Amino acid sequence: MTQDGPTMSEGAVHRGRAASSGQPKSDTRAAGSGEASVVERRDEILEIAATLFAERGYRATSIRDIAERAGMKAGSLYYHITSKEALFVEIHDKALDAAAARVRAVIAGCRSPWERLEAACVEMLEIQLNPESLTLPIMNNFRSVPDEVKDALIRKRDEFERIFRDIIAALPLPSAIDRTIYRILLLRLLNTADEWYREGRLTRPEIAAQIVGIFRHEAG
Amino acid sequence: MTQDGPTMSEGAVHRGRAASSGQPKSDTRAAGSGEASVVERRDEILEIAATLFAERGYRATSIRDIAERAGMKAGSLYYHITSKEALFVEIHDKALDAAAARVRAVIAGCRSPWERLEAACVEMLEIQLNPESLTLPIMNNFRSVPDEVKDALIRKRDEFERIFRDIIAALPLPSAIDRTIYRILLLRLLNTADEWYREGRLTRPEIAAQIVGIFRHEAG
DNA sequence: CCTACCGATCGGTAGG
DNA sequence: CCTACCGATCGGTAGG
Repeated sequence: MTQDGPTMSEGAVHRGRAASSGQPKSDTRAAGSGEASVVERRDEILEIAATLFAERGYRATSIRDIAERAGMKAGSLYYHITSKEALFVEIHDKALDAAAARVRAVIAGCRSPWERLEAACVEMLEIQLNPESLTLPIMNNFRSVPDEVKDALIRKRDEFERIFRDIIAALPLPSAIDRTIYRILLLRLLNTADEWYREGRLTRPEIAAQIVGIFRHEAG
Repeated sequence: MTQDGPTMSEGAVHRGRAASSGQPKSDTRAAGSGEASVVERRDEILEIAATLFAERGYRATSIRDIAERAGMKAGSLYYHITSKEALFVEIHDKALDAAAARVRAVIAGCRSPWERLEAACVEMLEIQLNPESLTLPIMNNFRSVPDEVKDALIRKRDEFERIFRDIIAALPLPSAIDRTIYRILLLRLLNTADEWYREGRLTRPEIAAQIVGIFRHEAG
């Protein structure tokens, strides 16, 4: 009953042009003309797919689901993508890049290590819980992802998590606390926020503050 | 590469007879005879299915996978079960009952609230990470479970989590900490331990101690 | 417990 | 971008 029915909310997110991996053919439509370019169409598809993957997971999202929301037939989708797996990897990688940029941006304005941690937590919750920003809610769910793809995803995720490794390295934690599992536990909570978060009682910043409150320990 | 290949470890777990929901027909085989009874066969199937569900999730586990490991054809499985959904619900409920019993047992021997919390954490990690005890590693993954079933699972899980509500209610926490999200965060970590735990560096009790170390805050 | 089969759905392709 | 189709796989049933 919760997260199944089609959601008609597709915000304008990670439309960061500069396509890297190259599915779409040549495209040099004059900007300003009424027609949508091929790469714009492709970006729309990426967003739609991202939404569905986030809602239902990799396996439970069919190529036909994606095609339908994009207003085309399943076969036509293959003009824009090479495979379901490649589509997922591309979405995942772009989402992590966008998330990394956002987190780096907010911690840049902080002075103390604990401030940085809290700002990073707030931003992560925002990313994970805001349906407008399909930046990722994926990040996990690797169980339903085919093994061939999994390694690439994990490598990318480890790269992202380096941001948190650095934040945590600067914290004046008691020596009894192991920073590695500290990081693993914190990231697990942030990355799966969409699974445990209940709307209503507390705001995102309040929850971030609770998390930091729990994880905050000063060295004796 | 990680959790796909068939695992040949099927321990003797939650063989708690006293079958409740009733698939298997009448069965009154003399104990001690060499023949396996119908209910024993059914328990084997439950274990096999539990292992597969835990490894791959609900959707990624096919009825044919389960049948194959049980040494029979897919159709034959339906002599023992009514549906894949019902099978999952039954496994889930039995697993939670077994887990609840184990956690209640270990905390019964503790005197202080923090001792109780740590004992409960150790036991939960043991339950989640020990492949011999397919007591559950499910508990989550509800995303891939059909909506019709989800409600029943959630109700059962909430019942289980009451144990932790009680433990946490007794902790002398600072008033700034919200016990509800404290419980949600802690349970999220324990329940998904199989997803973030890396074998090798730290033992389960050491990790439980780290978790309690992080979550331990005494009221001023 | 098996064989044989059902309708549905999957990711993907050919050929326009 | 579409039609039409592929082989594979799914949960489940009939009829023994």
